[in-house]
Amino acid sequence: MATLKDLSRHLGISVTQVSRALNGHDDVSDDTKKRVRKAAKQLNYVPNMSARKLVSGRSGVVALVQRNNPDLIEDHNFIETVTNLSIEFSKLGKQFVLHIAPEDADEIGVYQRLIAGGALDGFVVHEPANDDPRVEFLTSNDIPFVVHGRTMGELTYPFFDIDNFEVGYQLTKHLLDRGHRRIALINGPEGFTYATLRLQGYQKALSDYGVEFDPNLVTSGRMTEELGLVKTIEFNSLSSNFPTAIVAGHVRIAKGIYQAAEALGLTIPRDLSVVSHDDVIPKLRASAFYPALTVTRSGLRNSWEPLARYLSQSLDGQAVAELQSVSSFEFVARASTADVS
Amino acid sequence: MATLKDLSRHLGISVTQVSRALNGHDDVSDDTKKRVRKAAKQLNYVPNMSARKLVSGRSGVVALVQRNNPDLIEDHNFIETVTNLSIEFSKLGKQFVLHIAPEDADEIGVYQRLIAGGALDGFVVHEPANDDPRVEFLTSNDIPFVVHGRTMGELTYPFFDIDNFEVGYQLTKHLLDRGHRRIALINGPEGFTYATLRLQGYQKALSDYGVEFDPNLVTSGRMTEELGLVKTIEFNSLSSNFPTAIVAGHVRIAKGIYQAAEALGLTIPRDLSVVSHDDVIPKLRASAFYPALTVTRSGLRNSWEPLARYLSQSLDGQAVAELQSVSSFEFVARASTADVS
DNA sequence: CCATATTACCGAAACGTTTCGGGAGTCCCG
DNA sequence: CGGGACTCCCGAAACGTTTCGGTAATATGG
Repeated sequence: MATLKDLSRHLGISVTQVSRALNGHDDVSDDTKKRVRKAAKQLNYVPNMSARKLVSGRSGVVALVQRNNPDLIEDHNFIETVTNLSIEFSKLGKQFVLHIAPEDADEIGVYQRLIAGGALDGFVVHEPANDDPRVEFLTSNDIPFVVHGRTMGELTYPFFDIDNFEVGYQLTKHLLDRGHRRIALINGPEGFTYATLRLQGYQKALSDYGVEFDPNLVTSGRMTEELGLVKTIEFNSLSSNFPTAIVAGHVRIAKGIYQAAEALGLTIPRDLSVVSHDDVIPKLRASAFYPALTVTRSGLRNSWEPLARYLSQSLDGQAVAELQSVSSFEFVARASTADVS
Repeated sequence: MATLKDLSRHLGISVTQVSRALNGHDDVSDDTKKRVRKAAKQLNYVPNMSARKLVSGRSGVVALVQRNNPDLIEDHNFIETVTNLSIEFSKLGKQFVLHIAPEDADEIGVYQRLIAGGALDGFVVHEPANDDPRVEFLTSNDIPFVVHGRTMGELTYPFFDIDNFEVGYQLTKHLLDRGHRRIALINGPEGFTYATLRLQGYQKALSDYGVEFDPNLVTSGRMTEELGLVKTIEFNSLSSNFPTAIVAGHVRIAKGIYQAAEALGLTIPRDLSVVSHDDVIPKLRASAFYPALTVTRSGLRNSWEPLARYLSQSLDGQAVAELQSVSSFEFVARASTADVS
């Protein structure tokens, strides 16, 4: 394994200049730079990360810490996040380590131990809660991190999120515009920011149209087909109150709603209108529903690149203000909604 | 962040002794060891990995490299491997990095670059092909690695596998013992060692019973429900030849076979016997099939711990011979097989 | 009491990189 | 021709750890 010293000897140039040449400093002549680069390639030189990080205090490694749970392996969101972040960080020349903490672990302690050894530069936090202890801890200890989503508190850290309040608002408004007044919401798990914001958007739309909020029409849970199926059937069992429309937090939930409608002998959209948010998952296309599903669309796949970049830039000292975005979405009206009869 | 020097100053002891005390060398008095450990805890000392690795040449990081492909995110096997290896390596105090290489990448080049920087100590290779170029490359470059499964060639490296030849043999023999003679095999993808070995076991059993091998009864592909469904229906379309029994390479394939039987109006086991290998996947229990599925059972979940340990021990210089195992399995006869009528 | 082990310790070097402070040579301008 | 600016280069120190070689003090045995 070639080192700087080898290059130095080979070229008859000081180690200093070799280092500076490779790092593109401007007190090295272009000619020398070229020679050094050529020799580096020729001798198959690759910088030693440990040495570099020892002096710089950086390791070039970032991590995502996830507490283990029995459903983790089935959790599509998690898998998607991990594989794509791995890809993006590879592109940025960073190592991405996935650290699965035991189910009963003190999660904060895990962060602490990982950062202390200097083995890690920063973290990706995903699925933040409204008031997330990890964000709290990382912030107050000045540990670099980026959040996929955001918390409800002050936003003093880099993050990438979509406008979930507006998602909730637009989906509900669309139904209100078509005359619906008994509109249910099957939301993501309580306590997570995205779900909270969508609920708030939903409520705001109702209140803007003078419709009273009915807590019986709102429910939440892990965003699976089963949830949509079960909750729709439960709505039906309080029969006097069955909604004329349902807002789903995820296409998978909508899928379950369709199944329930089938089982209950209801026709979409004649008997029940359905709208949903759509993360654009390859194997679950809203346009392929029958009838095609009306959605707010915002590809999850567009978030990985900025997410990785934000963390990287944050490590390079870029100001937080430039590393925050609330991305917008498209509204796509399809065949799953009708005017209320 | 406390360093050895800080501890040294604080205790009035040389840096050398502090280092040796913490690493449990035996030329440090027990008393000193105790004092040092206490102080270390008190000052919240965590060794700096980069410094340690700079001198030792080791980074404490291992990786799994996977070429990206469109189905990757849906690939249960892969997900299961990644999450569990992450857990096991965490337990061993190693960082596990998942490196997803672009679909068109030169995979060998990726290994080369990762190892060269000294950022990585070793690799986990999974789903090896019969004659795997990665294994070839890593072996000939003396790069430490462990294989989940094995190759068909000489086994000069650490690996953990199950006896797939015997799996194929036992499943087929069970059917032969019950009088079946037209036995089909729906196998994993060609070219992968586990599939090759199972095929060989299947063929050996046939030949031991004097049954001629019929290539039309053997097929293979990605181990999904669809594969089982499609292939069973295809067998049916060459109707004169429809098998009386099928050996499936995976419970998921068996699931598809059950669906096909349903669609074709066949009753298991009266019209068709089915056996399968079972990796013991939580969400897909062979015992919960109707009728319950006869299997060779060998929990995939038992392989992660040895796999991680083997790599770790290999890095510590342990002899390869002690780091290889071909684990056995259980044969569980259930209700999906009957004597041929 | 001398020689030899044994125990407990220490200074210095080494790992490969970046960076700080400085210095020699050349060019331009007054 | 003197002096400032610019260009290109270099030696040495530093990052935090492990390890090599050595040393002093104490114990052991004849």
